[in-house]
Amino acid sequence: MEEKSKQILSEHSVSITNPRILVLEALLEIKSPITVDDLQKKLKNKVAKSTLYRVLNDLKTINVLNEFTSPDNTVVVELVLEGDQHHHHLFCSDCGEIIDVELSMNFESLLNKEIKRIEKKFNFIIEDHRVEMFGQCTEQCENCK
Amino acid sequence: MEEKSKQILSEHSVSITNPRILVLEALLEIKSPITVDDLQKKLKNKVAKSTLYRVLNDLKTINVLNEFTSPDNTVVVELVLEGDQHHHHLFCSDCGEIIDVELSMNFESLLNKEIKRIEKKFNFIIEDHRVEMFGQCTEQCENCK
DNA sequence: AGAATAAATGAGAATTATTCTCATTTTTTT
DNA sequence: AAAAAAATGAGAATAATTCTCATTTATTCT
Repeated sequence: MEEKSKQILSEHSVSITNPRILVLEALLEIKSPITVDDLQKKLKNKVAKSTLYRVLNDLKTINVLNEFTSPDNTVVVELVLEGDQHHHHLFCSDCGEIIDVELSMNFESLLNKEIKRIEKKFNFIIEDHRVEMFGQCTEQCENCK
Repeated sequence: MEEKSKQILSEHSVSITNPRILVLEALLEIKSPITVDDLQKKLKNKVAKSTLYRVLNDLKTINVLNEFTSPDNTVVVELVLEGDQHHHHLFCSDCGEIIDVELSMNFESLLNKEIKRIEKKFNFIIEDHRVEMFGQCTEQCENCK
């Protein structure tokens, strides 16, 4: 895990420092979306708050961090590495859980067609897209029981 | 416009007050997504900041306000009335413009199928979804020229 | 319609999330 | 190993949003 973290940093010519390794290790371990607040808790004071934000910005800059917001506008981050499967998100409004979901190739290809149409219609270059789904998990959910 | 605003409020049993009418009128006039900050500017001190936030929360409660965030995590609001066409959003990272886009029925119906699949897979009840597209508008854009 | 009651507003204080500053520490370069 | 460059920690500064409370406005009840 530490090795993987160092590798990510050096691959992107970012200097290898302890806070960066700790943040990456935490994100690698979780491997699912997490709020900044929860990430901070997980790091248990091992990284200063200001440094955590700085490191997250560094990771955004080198394009290994996906950042978005939950339905209540809380910022959520997620490590996305080269080769990771393209996916979307499912949000539970009861427990706040955020689940990675993969949609079918069929769906993605139709979406890409729609995107090409929208690009023409609005004279846009579209680089990225997101599909978000909102609802409630039922009794089976880990957090809600 | 004032009439329409009053109608929206009374239809949802919300008392009719001047700040609420002013905010609704502004949103009706714009009829596209706007940041809270821009909305505030548009209202030019006619509504106190605290009241603006309260009114926006009221409108969320009665389900006529859609709230989401732009790629830089700025909160954006948009009036969504009964009968309005279901739509999605296209964000320009150059000028910040947010455009309403409608996707094809074909696409929406495939998405609904995917959603049903995801509901089963994760034991979820999914109530809503969003498709967001990110890119840059080209020279034709109003704001970017 | 007018008085009484309840709700909403404005102004600014409080809170929260994020960025900034700068002296010190760590990493990289030579 | 020394010098230079970059990153860190702690807390101050900033920005967005909510909260408090005295005053104003809207609604309800004769």
